[in-house]
Amino acid sequence: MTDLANTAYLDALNAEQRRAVEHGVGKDCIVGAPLLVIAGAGSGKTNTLAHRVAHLIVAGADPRRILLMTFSRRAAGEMAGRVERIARRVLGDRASVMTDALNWAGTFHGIGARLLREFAERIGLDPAFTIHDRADSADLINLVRHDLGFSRTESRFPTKGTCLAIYSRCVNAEMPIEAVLGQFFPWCSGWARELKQLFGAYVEAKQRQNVLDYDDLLLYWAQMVTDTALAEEIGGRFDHVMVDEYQDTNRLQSSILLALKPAGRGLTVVGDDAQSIYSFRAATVRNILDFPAQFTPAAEIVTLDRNYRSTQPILSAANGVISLAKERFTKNLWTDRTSTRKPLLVTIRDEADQARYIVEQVLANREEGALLKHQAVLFRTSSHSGPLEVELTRRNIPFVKFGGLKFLDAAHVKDMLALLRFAANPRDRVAGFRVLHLLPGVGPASAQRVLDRMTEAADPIAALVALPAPPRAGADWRLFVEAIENLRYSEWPVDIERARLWYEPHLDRIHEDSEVRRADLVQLEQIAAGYPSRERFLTELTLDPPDATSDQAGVPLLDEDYLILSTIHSAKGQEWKSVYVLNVVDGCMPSDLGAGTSAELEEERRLLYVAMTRAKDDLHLLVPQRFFVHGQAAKGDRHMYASRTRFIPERLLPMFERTTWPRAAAAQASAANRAPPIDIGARMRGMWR
DNA sequence: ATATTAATTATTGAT
DNA sequence: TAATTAATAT
Repeated sequence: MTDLANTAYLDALNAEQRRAVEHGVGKDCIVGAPLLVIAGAGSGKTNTLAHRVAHLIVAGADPRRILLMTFSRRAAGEMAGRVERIARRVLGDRASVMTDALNWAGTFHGIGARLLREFAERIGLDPAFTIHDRADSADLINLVRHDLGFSRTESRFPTKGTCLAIYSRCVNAEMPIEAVLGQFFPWCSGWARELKQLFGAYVEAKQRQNVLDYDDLLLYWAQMVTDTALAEEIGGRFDHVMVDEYQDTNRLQSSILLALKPAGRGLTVVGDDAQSIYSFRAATVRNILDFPAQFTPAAEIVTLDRNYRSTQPILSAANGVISLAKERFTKNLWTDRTSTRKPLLVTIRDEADQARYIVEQVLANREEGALLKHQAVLFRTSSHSGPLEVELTRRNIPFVKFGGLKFLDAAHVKDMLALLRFAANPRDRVAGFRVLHLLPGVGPASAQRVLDRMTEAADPIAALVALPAPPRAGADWRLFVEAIENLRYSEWPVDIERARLWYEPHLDRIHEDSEVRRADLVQLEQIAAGYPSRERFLTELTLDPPDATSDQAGVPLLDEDYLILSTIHSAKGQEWKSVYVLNVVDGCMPSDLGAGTSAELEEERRLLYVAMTRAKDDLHLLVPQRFFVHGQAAKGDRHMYASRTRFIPERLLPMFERTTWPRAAAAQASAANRAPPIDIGARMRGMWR
């Protein structure tokens, strides 16, 4: 049912966008040669990709046979929504049926989890596997490290977090351990042999316990498709495979892609080499640069360099910053959105004034009709927004923060999830350990014994029921066993309520502030109600934790207005009318920690570029002259005198308008206002001491 | 098994 | 410095 007669919906696209959308779509055939779309910031990338998907569907592609991989689940959801809106214009009511069938949209990890569950039995995996998040994986590595006796070595063995980071880098970058150590962890080079042994034992432990970590979701998938038959079967399911944000994928991911579509037919990748900011996750910009030459004939390249987002002065400044990068980039963005307002480079005394400046500007903007939601404050690291959060709370300005500490990291939330996970997969030792520890009178020794018995048994839960209570666990033991038994058979989402009822007494006992924490559990229950099954809930929550926190206890209502606070990393793909970037000083941007190697430095530069290109109309770069740094190696916390970031050297200054705040006169006045009144009483008391 | 103390490090970004 | 981890005492 090819229906290419009416393609009016493509008229709004520019020539290059249209080329990307129509590539390979013809009368007789809609599966084309491989395509690389280099899409600059604000060039309508998401829109173009959505149009391509919609166009394929209109042209007769089966949406169930389209695999769409995005960077986050949120991005996948947005994409699906857009595809439907576009398709609706052509297909009318049929559109929702078609786009509902677009159900292979998600992150690499999410799709991997789904495929692995489906193919589990054929690759010797138990389909009931549970997924460990970063912290769980680190805990398991720690257990293994202990078993191997590495916790008591002469000089200290790398910590669990470092071990996991090394392991993860080896897997994702497909690099041997020696190379990883030499390049990224030189201070651990002496431990190569032990680390190898540790990783071997870690892998065995995961397999025994039937758990997968994040990396396994990709690794097992990659291994699965090294089998030609399986690769053909899985690759053959999809006529079209599309990957968004390709500059932030790693070697392992590109291996998977290549195995699925060795000839590249039906393959589309989209990205921007200038926005590659995830190398700490082993992403490599080489993936996108090397993509075309992997195929014969080479992949077609479409470059989108027209920016629809920012005004010309903002774009010029951003182009200026990125033009100083070591590597030559493939394009320069242009726009016809003129404006006389250059981006502001604001010199400010300290972080407290920085917060006040933002409040003043944000409120002034709002007076002029710009919603808080259309303004965003961006920063390099999550902790930089601390003083601002205080000021916003004091002034009663609602905000939502993206990035940084997660809801799921809270101990009590993890406890609940551990219980559910343990019920789902009784061989999961990390979950079991955590849950058993909650019982009074049960420490590491008893927990270990219980888990050992369960591991030996064919039916771990039956073994648990039959087990005698540990010596000092009183009545709590029976309640615990009953809870686990009940969870085994109960229907979702009753599970989570039962789990909470069991957990609450322990919560009260363990935590002073159990009232506050209880509210989180209620929220968890609400989130859970949105998932169709316990397995889906656990899997998807681990893969895609809620990524915002706010000053309010719960998630803010969507119709309310609130200011956006976000790390630059979490701001990827977004745009706002006004953007404020905090701490544009050396030491923050680039971060002291990221200024080591030249490659790291280049990534920091791209980070600033990403931040600047989020702005549509107004851009403020804030340069506090003095800022607070946390415990430097030498002598603890201290104020540092900072200077403007090295990414905006003298020669770029003409592209900015420079101001100071507060203005001199105002500064004196406000200083006088802020000074505490003279405390005569204290003087009088002091006279007698 | 748990509470307390001493010692040692890492410190960013997030599926 | 704050936070984690190991060692020791109760």
